[in-house]
Amino acid sequence: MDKDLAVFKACSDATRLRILFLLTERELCVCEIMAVLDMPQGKISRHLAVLKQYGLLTTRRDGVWIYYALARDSSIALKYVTVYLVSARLVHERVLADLDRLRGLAGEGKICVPQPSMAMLQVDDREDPAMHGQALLPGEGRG
Amino acid sequence: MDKDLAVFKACSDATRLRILFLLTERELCVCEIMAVLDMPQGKISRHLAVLKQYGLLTTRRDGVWIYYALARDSSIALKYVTVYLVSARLVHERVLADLDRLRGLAGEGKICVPQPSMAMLQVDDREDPAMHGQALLPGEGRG
DNA sequence: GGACTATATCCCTATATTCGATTATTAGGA
DNA sequence: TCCTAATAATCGAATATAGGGATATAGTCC
Repeated sequence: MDKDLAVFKACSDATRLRILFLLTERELCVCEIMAVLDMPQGKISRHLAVLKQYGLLTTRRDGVWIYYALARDSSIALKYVTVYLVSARLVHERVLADLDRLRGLAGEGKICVPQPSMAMLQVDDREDPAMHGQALLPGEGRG
Repeated sequence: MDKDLAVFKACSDATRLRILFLLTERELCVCEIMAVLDMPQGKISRHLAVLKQYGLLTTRRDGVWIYYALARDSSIALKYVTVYLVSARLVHERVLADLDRLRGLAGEGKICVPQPSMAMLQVDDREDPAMHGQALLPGEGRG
Protein backbone atom coordinates (compact mmCIF):
# COMPACT_ATOMS: atom_id res chain seq x y z
CA MET A 1 0.00 0.00 0.00
CA ASP A 2 2.98 2.26 0.55
CA LYS A 3 3.75 2.36 -3.14
CA ASP A 4 0.21 3.41 -3.88
CA LEU A 5 0.41 6.05 -1.19
CA ALA A 6 3.58 7.36 -2.79
CA VAL A 7 1.75 7.70 -6.09
CA PHE A 8 -0.92 9.85 -4.53
CA LYS A 9 1.65 11.95 -2.74
CA ALA A 10 3.41 12.47 -6.02
CA CYS A 11 0.18 13.63 -7.62
CA SER A 12 -0.78 15.99 -4.83
CA ASP A 13 1.09 18.99 -6.16
CA ALA A 14 -0.17 21.18 -9.00
CA THR A 15 3.16 21.44 -10.76
CA ARG A 16 3.79 17.71 -10.63
CA LEU A 17 0.31 16.99 -11.91
CA ARG A 18 0.88 19.30 -14.87
CA ILE A 19 4.16 17.53 -15.57
CA LEU A 20 2.44 14.15 -15.49
CA PHE A 21 -0.18 15.37 -17.94
CA LEU A 22 2.56 16.58 -20.26
CA LEU A 23 4.23 13.20 -20.10
CA THR A 24 1.12 11.47 -21.39
CA GLU A 25 2.02 13.06 -24.72
CA ARG A 26 5.53 11.63 -24.96
CA GLU A 27 8.80 11.48 -23.07
CA LEU A 28 10.26 14.92 -22.40
CA CYS A 29 13.53 16.42 -21.30
CA VAL A 30 13.76 18.98 -18.53
CA CYS A 31 14.20 21.97 -20.81
CA GLU A 32 10.99 21.19 -22.65
CA ILE A 33 9.02 21.03 -19.44
CA MET A 34 10.67 24.23 -18.28
CA ALA A 35 9.63 25.96 -21.47
CA VAL A 36 6.05 24.76 -21.38
CA LEU A 37 5.40 25.50 -17.73
CA ASP A 38 7.61 28.59 -17.72
CA MET A 39 9.23 27.72 -14.42
CA PRO A 40 12.85 27.83 -13.24
CA GLN A 41 15.05 24.83 -13.95
CA GLY A 42 15.72 23.98 -10.34
CA LYS A 43 12.03 23.75 -9.58
CA ILE A 44 11.28 21.43 -12.48
CA SER A 45 14.27 19.28 -11.74
CA ARG A 46 13.30 18.94 -8.12
CA HIS A 47 9.75 17.89 -8.95
CA LEU A 48 10.98 15.39 -11.49
CA ALA A 49 13.26 13.92 -8.85
CA VAL A 50 10.28 13.53 -6.54
CA LEU A 51 8.21 11.87 -9.22
CA LYS A 52 11.01 9.49 -10.05
CA GLN A 53 11.72 8.71 -6.43
CA TYR A 54 8.06 7.85 -5.94
CA GLY A 55 8.26 5.48 -8.89
CA LEU A 56 6.14 7.40 -11.39
CA LEU A 57 8.88 8.17 -13.88
CA THR A 58 11.76 6.50 -15.62
CA THR A 59 14.71 8.28 -17.15
CA ARG A 60 16.80 7.75 -20.24
CA ARG A 61 19.95 9.65 -20.97
CA ASP A 62 20.71 10.80 -24.50
CA GLY A 63 23.93 12.77 -24.49
CA VAL A 64 23.36 15.89 -22.48
CA TRP A 65 19.63 15.45 -22.28
CA ILE A 66 17.76 13.33 -19.84
CA TYR A 67 14.36 12.20 -20.98
CA TYR A 68 11.64 11.53 -18.46
CA ALA A 69 8.75 9.20 -19.20
CA LEU A 70 5.81 7.81 -17.28
CA ALA A 71 6.69 4.53 -15.61
CA ARG A 72 4.51 1.49 -16.08
CA ASP A 73 3.46 -1.33 -13.82
CA SER A 74 5.29 0.08 -10.82
CA SER A 75 2.17 -0.01 -8.65
CA ILE A 76 -1.56 -0.55 -8.77
CA ALA A 77 -2.31 3.09 -8.10
CA LEU A 78 -0.05 4.26 -10.90
CA LYS A 79 -1.96 2.09 -13.30
CA TYR A 80 -5.21 3.81 -12.47
CA VAL A 81 -3.66 7.26 -12.25
CA THR A 82 -2.31 6.75 -15.74
CA VAL A 83 -5.77 5.93 -17.00
CA TYR A 84 -7.00 9.06 -15.29
CA LEU A 85 -4.29 11.19 -16.88
CA VAL A 86 -5.06 9.95 -20.35
CA SER A 87 -8.79 10.46 -19.84
CA ALA A 88 -8.63 13.89 -18.21
CA ARG A 89 -6.00 15.44 -20.45
CA LEU A 90 -8.63 16.45 -22.96
CA VAL A 91 -10.91 17.97 -20.38
CA HIS A 92 -9.01 20.49 -18.29
CA GLU A 93 -8.37 23.88 -19.88
CA ARG A 94 -5.00 24.31 -18.30
CA VAL A 95 -3.81 20.92 -19.47
CA LEU A 96 -5.02 21.59 -23.00
CA ALA A 97 -3.11 24.86 -22.97
CA ASP A 98 0.03 23.13 -21.74
CA LEU A 99 -0.23 20.48 -24.43
CA ASP A 100 -0.76 23.13 -27.08
CA ARG A 101 2.32 24.97 -25.93
CA LEU A 102 4.29 21.74 -25.99
CA ARG A 103 3.31 21.03 -29.57
CA GLY A 104 4.10 24.59 -30.47
CA LEU A 105 7.66 24.18 -29.28
CA ALA A 106 8.50 21.28 -31.55
CA GLY A 107 10.04 22.20 -34.87
CA GLU A 108 10.82 25.79 -34.04
CA GLY A 109 14.29 25.12 -32.80
CA LYS A 110 13.67 26.96 -29.59
CA ILE A 111 14.35 23.94 -27.49
CA CYS A 112 16.69 21.00 -27.40
CA VAL A 113 15.86 18.65 -30.24
CA PRO A 114 12.79 16.76 -29.09
CA GLN A 115 12.15 13.12 -29.80
CA PRO A 116 9.76 12.45 -32.65
CA SER A 117 6.22 12.35 -31.42
CA MET A 118 5.12 8.82 -30.72
CA ALA A 119 2.02 7.02 -31.84
CA MET A 120 -1.31 8.48 -30.89
CA LEU A 121 -3.10 7.23 -27.87
CA GLN A 122 -4.71 3.90 -28.45
CA VAL A 123 -7.41 1.87 -26.86
CA ASP A 124 -6.67 -1.46 -25.30
CA ASP A 125 -9.13 -4.19 -24.49
CA ARG A 126 -7.10 -6.92 -22.90
CA GLU A 127 -6.32 -7.96 -19.37
CA ASP A 128 -7.89 -6.41 -16.32
CA PRO A 129 -11.68 -6.56 -16.59
CA ALA A 130 -11.86 -3.32 -14.64
CA MET A 131 -9.78 -1.58 -17.27
CA HIS A 132 -11.48 -2.63 -20.48
CA GLY A 133 -11.26 -0.04 -23.15
CA GLN A 134 -8.52 1.74 -21.29
CA ALA A 135 -6.60 4.33 -23.20
CA LEU A 136 -2.92 3.65 -23.51
CA LEU A 137 0.16 5.78 -23.43
CA PRO A 138 2.22 6.44 -26.53
CA GLY A 139 4.32 3.43 -27.45
CA GLU A 140 2.17 1.10 -25.44
CA GLY A 141 0.51 -0.63 -28.31
CA ARG A 142 -0.76 -4.15 -28.05
CA GLY A 143 2.68 -5.57 -28.43
CA MET B 1 -8.07 20.57 -12.41
CA ASP B 2 -8.18 21.91 -8.88
CA LYS B 3 -10.84 19.45 -7.90
CA ASP B 4 -8.73 16.60 -9.19
CA LEU B 5 -5.74 17.94 -7.33
CA ALA B 6 -7.81 18.02 -4.16
CA VAL B 7 -8.65 14.36 -4.64
CA PHE B 8 -4.98 13.42 -4.82
CA LYS B 9 -4.17 15.55 -1.80
CA ALA B 10 -6.93 13.80 0.07
CA CYS B 11 -5.45 10.41 -0.84
CA SER B 12 -1.90 11.33 0.05
CA ASP B 13 -2.12 10.34 3.70
CA ALA B 14 -1.97 6.77 4.95
CA THR B 15 -4.79 7.14 7.44
CA ARG B 16 -7.10 8.77 4.93
CA LEU B 17 -6.34 6.10 2.37
CA ARG B 18 -7.23 3.39 4.87
CA ILE B 19 -10.47 5.20 5.63
CA LEU B 20 -11.31 5.39 1.95
CA PHE B 21 -10.69 1.68 1.55
CA LEU B 22 -13.01 0.99 4.48
CA LEU B 23 -15.71 3.10 2.90
CA THR B 24 -15.70 0.95 -0.22
CA GLU B 25 -17.39 -1.64 1.98
CA ARG B 26 -20.29 0.56 3.10
CA GLU B 27 -21.03 3.86 4.79
CA LEU B 28 -19.54 4.08 8.27
CA CYS B 29 -19.83 6.25 11.34
CA VAL B 30 -16.85 7.70 13.13
CA CYS B 31 -16.85 5.23 15.99
CA GLU B 32 -16.65 2.29 13.60
CA ILE B 33 -13.65 3.74 11.85
CA MET B 34 -12.06 4.53 15.21
CA ALA B 35 -12.52 0.94 16.29
CA VAL B 36 -11.14 -0.59 13.11
CA LEU B 37 -8.11 1.66 12.82
CA ASP B 38 -7.61 1.91 16.57
CA MET B 39 -6.96 5.63 16.51
CA PRO B 40 -8.17 8.49 18.69
CA GLN B 41 -11.49 10.11 17.84
CA GLY B 42 -10.05 13.52 17.13
CA LYS B 43 -7.69 12.14 14.56
CA ILE B 44 -10.36 10.23 12.69
CA SER B 45 -12.76 13.15 12.80
CA ARG B 46 -10.15 15.52 11.46
CA HIS B 47 -9.28 13.26 8.55
CA LEU B 48 -12.93 12.75 7.73
CA ALA B 49 -13.38 16.51 7.67
CA VAL B 50 -10.50 16.81 5.22
CA LEU B 51 -11.92 14.12 2.98
CA LYS B 52 -15.32 15.77 3.01
CA GLN B 53 -13.89 19.22 2.37
CA TYR B 54 -12.03 17.86 -0.63
CA GLY B 55 -15.26 16.43 -1.96
CA LEU B 56 -14.56 12.73 -1.49
CA LEU B 57 -17.19 12.06 1.12
CA THR B 58 -20.82 12.80 1.85
CA THR B 59 -22.45 12.68 5.26
CA ARG B 60 -25.81 11.59 6.55
CA ARG B 61 -26.97 12.17 10.07
CA ASP B 62 -28.95 9.51 11.87
CA GLY B 63 -29.62 10.66 15.40
CA VAL B 64 -26.33 10.90 17.20
CA TRP B 65 -24.41 9.14 14.51
CA ILE B 66 -23.02 10.68 11.37
CA TYR B 67 -22.46 8.28 8.55
CA TYR B 68 -19.73 8.96 6.02
CA ALA B 69 -19.86 7.55 2.52
CA LEU B 70 -17.80 7.87 -0.63
CA ALA B 71 -19.06 10.68 -2.84
CA ARG B 72 -19.78 10.08 -6.50
CA ASP B 73 -19.31 12.16 -9.59
CA SER B 74 -17.73 15.04 -7.75
CA SER B 75 -14.69 15.05 -10.05
CA ILE B 76 -12.95 13.08 -12.75
CA ALA B 77 -10.13 12.03 -10.47
CA LEU B 78 -12.51 10.74 -7.83
CA LYS B 79 -14.10 8.52 -10.41
CA TYR B 80 -10.80 6.84 -11.18
CA VAL B 81 -9.67 6.77 -7.58
CA THR B 82 -12.88 4.97 -6.72
CA VAL B 83 -12.17 2.35 -9.34
CA TYR B 84 -8.70 2.01 -7.88
CA LEU B 85 -10.02 1.59 -4.36
CA VAL B 86 -12.43 -1.12 -5.39
CA SER B 87 -9.75 -2.92 -7.37
CA ALA B 88 -6.95 -2.69 -4.83
CA ARG B 89 -8.96 -3.49 -1.71
CA LEU B 90 -8.50 -7.18 -2.26
CA VAL B 91 -4.77 -6.91 -2.82
CA HIS B 92 -3.15 -5.04 0.05
CA GLU B 93 -2.63 -7.00 3.26
CA ARG B 94 -3.32 -4.08 5.50
CA VAL B 95 -6.57 -3.25 3.76
CA LEU B 96 -7.70 -6.85 3.97
CA ALA B 97 -6.96 -6.83 7.68
CA ASP B 98 -8.90 -3.62 8.15
CA LEU B 99 -11.88 -4.99 6.27
CA ASP B 100 -11.77 -8.17 8.32
CA ARG B 101 -11.76 -6.17 11.51
CA LEU B 102 -14.67 -4.13 10.25
CA ARG B 103 -16.74 -7.22 9.53
CA GLY B 104 -15.76 -8.61 12.90
CA LEU B 105 -17.24 -5.63 14.65
CA ALA B 106 -20.72 -5.98 13.24
CA GLY B 107 -23.10 -8.06 15.30
CA GLU B 108 -21.02 -8.12 18.43
CA GLY B 109 -22.59 -5.08 19.98
CA LYS B 110 -19.22 -3.48 20.57
CA ILE B 111 -19.99 -0.50 18.44
CA CYS B 112 -22.86 1.79 17.66
CA VAL B 113 -25.45 -0.10 15.68
CA PRO B 114 -24.11 -0.25 12.14
CA GLN B 115 -26.21 0.00 9.03
CA PRO B 116 -27.02 -3.29 7.39
CA SER B 117 -24.36 -4.25 4.93
CA MET B 118 -25.27 -3.21 1.44
CA ALA B 119 -25.16 -5.16 -1.78
CA MET B 120 -21.92 -6.72 -2.83
CA LEU B 121 -19.74 -4.96 -5.31
CA GLN B 122 -21.04 -5.22 -8.80
CA VAL B 123 -19.66 -4.77 -12.23
CA ASP B 124 -20.93 -2.10 -14.54
CA ASP B 125 -20.56 -2.02 -18.29
CA ARG B 126 -22.20 1.20 -19.37
CA GLU B 127 -20.99 4.69 -20.11
CA ASP B 128 -17.36 5.68 -20.26
CA PRO B 129 -15.49 3.47 -22.71
CA ALA B 130 -12.40 3.87 -20.56
CA MET B 131 -14.21 2.39 -17.60
CA HIS B 132 -15.85 -0.67 -19.09
CA GLY B 133 -16.23 -3.43 -16.62
CA GLN B 134 -15.59 -1.08 -13.77
CA ALA B 135 -16.40 -2.36 -10.33
CA LEU B 136 -19.05 -0.39 -8.52
CA LEU B 137 -19.56 0.68 -4.97
CA PRO B 138 -22.29 -0.82 -2.81
CA GLY B 139 -25.68 0.59 -3.71
CA GLU B 140 -24.49 1.70 -7.11
CA GLY B 141 -26.27 -0.93 -9.13
CA ARG B 142 -27.37 -0.30 -12.65
CA GLY B 143 -30.36 1.66 -11.47
C1' DG C 1 42.10 21.04 -20.79
C1' DG C 2 38.59 24.93 -21.23
C1' DA C 3 34.12 26.74 -22.48
C1' DC C 4 29.38 25.79 -22.78
C1' DT C 5 24.94 23.49 -22.01
C1' DA C 6 21.68 20.54 -19.53
C1' DT C 7 20.63 18.86 -15.30
C1' DA C 8 21.09 17.94 -10.28
C1' DT C 9 21.76 19.35 -5.63
C1' DC C 10 22.33 22.27 -1.55
C1' DC C 11 21.02 25.99 1.69
C1' DC C 12 17.66 28.66 3.71
C1' DT C 13 13.12 30.53 4.47
C1' DA C 14 8.13 30.39 4.25
C1' DT C 15 4.30 27.71 4.44
C1' DA C 16 1.56 23.61 5.07
C1' DT C 17 0.48 19.33 7.37
C1' DT C 18 -0.09 16.26 11.15
C1' DC C 19 -0.78 15.14 15.76
C1' DG C 20 -2.03 14.91 20.81
C1' DA C 21 -4.66 17.12 24.07
C1' DT C 22 -8.33 19.75 25.28
C1' DT C 23 -12.68 21.95 24.78
C1' DA C 24 -17.15 22.74 22.31
C1' DT C 25 -21.38 21.13 20.09
C1' DT C 26 -25.30 18.34 19.16
C1' DA C 27 -28.75 14.75 19.92
C1' DG C 28 -31.18 11.48 22.89
C1' DG C 29 -32.91 9.82 27.18
C1' DA C 30 -34.11 9.94 32.32
C1' DT D 1 -33.23 20.35 32.72
C1' DC D 2 -29.28 17.51 33.55
C1' DC D 3 -26.44 13.72 31.94
C1' DT D 4 -24.19 11.10 28.60
C1' DA D 5 -22.53 9.60 24.11
C1' DA D 6 -20.99 10.84 19.42
C1' DT D 7 -18.73 14.05 16.88
C1' DA D 8 -16.48 18.56 15.76
C1' DA D 9 -13.32 22.33 16.47
C1' DT D 10 -9.37 24.63 18.56
C1' DC D 11 -4.49 25.28 20.13
C1' DG D 12 0.33 24.62 20.08
C1' DA D 13 4.35 21.83 18.91
C1' DA D 14 6.73 18.97 15.67
C1' DT D 15 7.51 17.78 11.16
C1' DA D 16 7.24 17.96 6.18
C1' DT D 17 7.04 20.35 1.88
C1' DA D 18 7.83 23.92 -1.69
C1' DG D 19 10.25 27.67 -3.45
C1' DG D 20 14.23 30.92 -4.79
C1' DG D 21 18.92 31.37 -5.36
C1' DA D 22 23.40 29.69 -5.69
C1' DT D 23 26.40 26.01 -6.68
C1' DA D 24 27.86 21.38 -8.36
C1' DT D 25 28.06 17.71 -11.82
C1' DA D 26 28.15 15.63 -16.25
C1' DG D 27 28.28 15.53 -21.16
C1' DT D 28 29.80 17.82 -25.66
C1' DC D 29 32.51 20.39 -28.62
C1' DC D 30 36.63 23.00 -29.64
